This record gives sequence, C-alpha cells and structure tokens, in this order.
Amino acid sequence: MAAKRYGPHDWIVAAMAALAEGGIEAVRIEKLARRLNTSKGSFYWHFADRPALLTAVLDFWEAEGTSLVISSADTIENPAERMRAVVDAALIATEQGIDVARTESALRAWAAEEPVVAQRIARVDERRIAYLAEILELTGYDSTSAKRLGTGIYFALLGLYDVRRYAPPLAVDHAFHALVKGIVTSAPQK
Amino acid sequence: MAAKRYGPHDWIVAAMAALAEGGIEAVRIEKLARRLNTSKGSFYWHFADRPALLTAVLDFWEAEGTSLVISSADTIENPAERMRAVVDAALIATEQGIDVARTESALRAWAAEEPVVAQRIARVDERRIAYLAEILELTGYDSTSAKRLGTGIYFALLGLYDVRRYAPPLAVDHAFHALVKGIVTSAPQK
DNA sequence: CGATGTCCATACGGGGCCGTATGGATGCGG
DNA sequence: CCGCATCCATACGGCCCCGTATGGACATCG
Repeated sequence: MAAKRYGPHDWIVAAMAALAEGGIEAVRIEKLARRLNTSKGSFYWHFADRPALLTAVLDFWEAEGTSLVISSADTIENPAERMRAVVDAALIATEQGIDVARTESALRAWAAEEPVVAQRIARVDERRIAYLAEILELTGYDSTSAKRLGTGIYFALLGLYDVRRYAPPLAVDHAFHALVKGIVTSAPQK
Repeated sequence: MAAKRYGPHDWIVAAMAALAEGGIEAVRIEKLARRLNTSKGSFYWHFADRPALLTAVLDFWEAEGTSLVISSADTIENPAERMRAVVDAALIATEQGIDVARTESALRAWAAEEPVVAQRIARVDERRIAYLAEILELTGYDSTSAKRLGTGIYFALLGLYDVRRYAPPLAVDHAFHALVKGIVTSAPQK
C-alpha cells in the first residue's frame, strides 16, 4: 500500500486533527498510525513517547494559532472597526485546514486535567485578553472596565467555541457580535 | 473495612464527582468501585453497563441542576435585580456538594463526542437562554436583540466555567458581572 | 431448618493501548 | 560491493478497563 514517508510534522498535524475531532483522548498513537497508514515503529522513531507528541502539538498550536488573530488587525486605526476585525478573525471556521473552534475547545477540556497544559493555555488567554482590553480602552473605557469587559468578551468567545462543538445551531455568531457591539457602542465618551 | 451497602444513587453521585474532577473519561466502573470500597459485582447488579450509568448521570444532572437556577429568581419583579439574582445563582461555586462549573464544563466536553448527550444538553441550553432573553426583554430590548444578547451572556457563562477549571485566577466573576451589567444598563428605554 | 431471593466479591477472557525489542528495507559513502 | 545510518514493520509483554460467570454471605419466610 504505497507506505508513504512521514516526518514529525505529519504526526503533529494528524494529532491536531484527532484532537479537534475527539478531544485529547482520541489522540492515540496506534490510531494515528492506522489513519496515516503506517505503524507505531515510525512514530517511536520520531518521538520519545506520547507526551512528547502532545507537547509538540501544544507548541504547534501556540506558534501557529496565537499570533494570527492578533497581528491581522493591528493596522486598523478606528478601535470599533479594529474590534470588529478581531472578532471576525476569531470567528472564522478553519485555519490551515484545522477547525479553530473545535481545537480551542478541545484544548481547554484537556487543560482541565493537565496542569502543565493549563498553564500554557492560560498564558495565551492572558495575551488575548490584554489585547481585547487594549482595544476597549481606545474606545473610551477606563483601564479597569476595559480589562473586565475584555475578559467577559473572551469568555463569550470560549463559550461559543464550546457550543459550536456540540450544538452548532445554538452557536450563532450573531449573538457574539451583538454582545461585542453592545459593549463597544456603549463605551463612555472621552 | 466495613463494606458498606450501595444503591444506584450512590454510584451516580460518585460518578458525578468523578465527572467533575476528571471528565467523562474518569468515570470508570472499577475506579468508582475502588473509591467506594466495593467491587464491580455491586455495580453490575444495579446497572446494566457503563452507558446505563452515564445515562443515569445525565438524568440526575438534568433533574437537579436545571430548575434551581431558574426558579430561584422568579419572584423578583425588577428585571435588573432579577438578572442579577440569576447571575449570582449561576456563579455559586457548589451545589449539593458538586462543583457546578466543573460539572457543566465537563458535561460539554463530553457532549462534543456523544451526539445523544449533545442533544440533551442543547435542550437545557435553549431553556436557559430563553429565560435570559425573557428577562432582557423586560429591561427594554426587543425580542430579537434579547435573544441574541441572552445567548451571548450564556456563552460568556460557559466560557467562565471552562476557565474556572483550568485557570481559576483568570476566571474572575467580576468580568462576567461587568458584561451583564453593561448589557442591562444600556438597554433601550421603552 | 431448608429454600429462596438479594446483594456483593472474585476470577476470567477479551480488547485497546503503551512502550520496547528486533529485524528488514532502503539509500549512500568508501 | 560493503559497511553504515536512516526509517519503518511486526511481535511482544504489560497495564487498564469492560462485561460475564460463578459462588458466597445474609436475610426472609414457609
């Protein structure tokens, strides 16, 4: 059967796909090997063990998925439009063939059981929240309110990601947009 | 050793605890038996198999956890105060000794992999969202906006539950309160 | 007291997965 | 052609869990 050749990157991508589909519990070496039409021997050549793969997955996600959303809207001056761009970017369905919402959601379910994972995800969350707060400050909120509302908006995004996984009909983007728009437009005039 | 006696309810409670702690994957019959200091023989006397237990867990959650939040605030007239009461109720840490946030969050991670579970949870979500929308309508929003904002607030609640599980310091209730307050106070005057 | 029903402990076979050991295949420099 | 390194397939032992089979403890009742 052709027996293609696979490097570490292929295993990571396959693991990301499995993670998005079935959570971290679905990332099984023998399962991935079957899906890639290869064998465990290949895997254990490239990785020490399963934790090594999972760490690589986290690295990959942190490198690929973090900067994109933030950097894409950095050129927009008007804070309301900039917020809109960030929100739109966060709501896109897939990124490099990977389902963003399912990945983010599965990642956090994983984090609930692995403190090391929790720490790394929390760091990313902090950066994202800070970025949202930064934009909100530009719309007129004071620092404290901006931080709180940015956090609240981020909560809503994570919740939306969750619901998208198990009940897509309920996960209407419009609800999230309405929430953000309400926050932005009712900012105090400075 | 004593070798206590256990009925189905004890197994369900133990399963709920395990679910909150380690997700649905942590609900293992032999694990629960060890924790209860009994054996699988007891379990398989009361339940047909593992799916039967999980179904019973869902039934238990739906019966216990759903009505409480909603019915507690039904007597309050003022919509803003009523919303506040509902939010406060949703943010309490534990309920009957069970960690609400962890349970809700774990339940949704489970739902992502089990369509049957997803359906049942989605039904509960719909009821809760409708209730939030109902209150928002009383504050002056039109039906459409109320539905959207209610959904958005519910997303934020779910996100808060998630973050509570893996990064408690980031899961500040104040952020959620600020979000809701902002929505309520900026309602159109009718 | 014997019979019957309830409830539980233990042993067993089976499956899925992990990580290792080992040998084969392939390519490349000498 | 030979030696060596890279990469992969397969087999194995071990662990954990499932569900079943079987027998024992205990109470109740005729």
